[in-house]
Amino acid sequence: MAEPSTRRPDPKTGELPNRQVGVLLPLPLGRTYTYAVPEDMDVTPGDFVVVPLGVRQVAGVVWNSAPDEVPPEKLKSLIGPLDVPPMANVTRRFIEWVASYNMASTGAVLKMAISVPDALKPPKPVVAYAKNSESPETLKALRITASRQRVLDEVADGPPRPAVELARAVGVGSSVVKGLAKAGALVAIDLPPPTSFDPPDWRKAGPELSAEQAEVAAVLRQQVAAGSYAATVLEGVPGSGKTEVYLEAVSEALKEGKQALVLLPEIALGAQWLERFRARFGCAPAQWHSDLAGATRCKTWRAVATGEVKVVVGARSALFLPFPGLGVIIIDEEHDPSFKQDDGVFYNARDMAVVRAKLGEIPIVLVSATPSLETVRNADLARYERYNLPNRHAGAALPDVSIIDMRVEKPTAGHWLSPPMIAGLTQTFAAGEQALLFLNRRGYAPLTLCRTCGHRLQRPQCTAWLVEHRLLGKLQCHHCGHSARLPETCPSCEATESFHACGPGVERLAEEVAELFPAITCRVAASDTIYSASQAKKLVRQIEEREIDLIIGTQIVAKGYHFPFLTFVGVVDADLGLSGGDLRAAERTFQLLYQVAGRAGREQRPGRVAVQTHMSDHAVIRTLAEGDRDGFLAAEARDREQNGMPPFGRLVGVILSGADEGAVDQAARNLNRSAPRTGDVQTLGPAPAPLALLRGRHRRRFLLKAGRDVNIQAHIRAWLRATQIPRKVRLQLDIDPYSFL
DNA sequence: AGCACGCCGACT
DNA sequence: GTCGGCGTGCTC
Repeated sequence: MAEPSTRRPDPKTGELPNRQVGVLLPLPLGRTYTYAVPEDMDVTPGDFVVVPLGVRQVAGVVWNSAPDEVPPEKLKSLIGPLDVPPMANVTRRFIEWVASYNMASTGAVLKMAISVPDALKPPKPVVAYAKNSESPETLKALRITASRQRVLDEVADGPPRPAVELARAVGVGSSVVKGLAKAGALVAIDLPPPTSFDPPDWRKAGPELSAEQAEVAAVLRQQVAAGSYAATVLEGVPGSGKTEVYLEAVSEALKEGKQALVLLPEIALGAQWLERFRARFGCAPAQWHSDLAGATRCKTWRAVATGEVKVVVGARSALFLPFPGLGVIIIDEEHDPSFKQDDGVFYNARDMAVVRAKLGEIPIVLVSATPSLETVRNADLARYERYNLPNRHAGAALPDVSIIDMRVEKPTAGHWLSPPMIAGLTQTFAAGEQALLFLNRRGYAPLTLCRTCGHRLQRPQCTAWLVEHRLLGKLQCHHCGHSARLPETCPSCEATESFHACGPGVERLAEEVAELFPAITCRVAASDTIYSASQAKKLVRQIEEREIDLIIGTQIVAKGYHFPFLTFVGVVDADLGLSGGDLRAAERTFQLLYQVAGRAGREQRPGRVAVQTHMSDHAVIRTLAEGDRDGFLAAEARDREQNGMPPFGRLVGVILSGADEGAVDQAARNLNRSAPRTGDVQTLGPAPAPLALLRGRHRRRFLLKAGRDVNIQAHIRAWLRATQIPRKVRLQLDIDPYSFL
């Protein structure tokens, strides 16, 4: 709709003024560009348009109708509108908020929101073929083969159908159909693109809920129906039925004709989750994640924009989909660090989702068995409501946790499983039950070195060690994704047969298990062996059907699975991650161990968990053994508060990187010199980043530390204004960082 | 992010 | 003499 005030004819000349609008482009520009609107065009903020930019044409979004002044010689006109539903006002305000909070350009955030440029083009119609009844004479000249006859018989009765479908129906190749069309015996008809998303059926009866579940479900339903902002923490031990409860909120949104968004940490591994959704609503939800194929991605984006898709389940990037009528957001596994994006635009999807809910005036539910300290703090401050489902469904009990002190129970040389751990496995297999060994280390060994000269397998572009993956026969850098064959000889001294693997990875553990239990079937589950949804599905099925006795897995097995015959979980190295300099190491380890322990004994059989550690008196290990989660959180909170760390204080990571080490150092020195000494923000650094060299780029870090009430963004803006950083040095800002590498 | 423009090394 | 490397700056 045009805004009448700007289109009123000039009273003297009677001419329409040349109306201008601000257009935001999906480029890291930071502000809108001003374009003239042609006389015969009508645009409103939110409309998708094509504009000229230099020599190219770019799709953008009309952002405002009172744009910045631009020198008349630079002003160009809009080319035209795009056939896409306009971007909702809430979405636009959300994009601006995310950009400003995370100190990214608005255009870069818009780019995340229109992540599928092809989706902006009108959808391709489906080409279907029907019998050409108008020209029987061409049929006479046509050579009728048996295949062709079958196709002609098939189209004689029935609606027009796509070539592939038609060909498959009669068992011929699609080229036969295309050939007939070319010869004029069939005509091509454009069908409107099919709606390929089933509507979830909210009328379908849900599962029977316990009194506790029903109580929380009613609260959530009421919140969705009320259609106002509310943030709720839904807490409960693994197996307490949190999913069933929040699906009631989704059901209510559907009933109200609104959309629902469920964010999960690892969508590719949500096979069981999708099954539960299907059981509840009769069809699969639309999915959104980074490795979605082109056409599906396109279709999904459009169907979300038109409102055809009602429920999206996805990874963090799904938060930026152009929902026209979002009614509720669920963040499942709210504590999971993968909600934090650590490249491109840095943001925390969990935190941004709360903002999205606030702007959209809708409820949000934060779900976890082990809520993050941030979320617990917000609940304590009464910003979030908090509900707890204390009991395991169907009476299953939380497993017994026994601590194995590795200083006492030593494995034999070159082995990693202690006698009590081996005994636990033996017992489990003897009872015909399944076991899980958890080790959060991919590959064969974390470090490989040359026995002759001591050279560590590394490459010049990265500081990190190369990890040997024997199953793939490769060496990998886990930080940059580099992968190469294992060399025959030592790259440094050229000795042969001299490599020595240090420490265990999941693959090496599998070797040890094969020695100990030659008769059992074992599978390694890590992100490089279970890399797709179908792989995960297959693994889940094999476990459910008891084709596998033992799973050796990294953190990918810790999440949300439910295996009825799994009764024993062995944590091979609970100390991993406790020793690093990461501020959330203890919290993360506790969450991971608690989650993985929750895999044991989810049905009638009681579960047992054995934890190998060298630090049996560490708070994390003690509270895990006692199942004292609240005690752990309280101790951790005290510690963070004393040190002014999140969630009590706030951190910002500043990363400088570039190929030219001297230039990076120089920029770091300049930046350090101009750092404001205000007292309420501490500037720590610059220091070489732990990954001082990544993909050939040298890296230096600052860490800013401030109180919760400091406007850190304003502080940083002032700081950066005072310093010139050369172009070849990149500066990245990581607000509320999770990674310190 | 692209893309053009511009200024220095190895080639037909 | 030119082809092309990528450093620098601009795009309404």
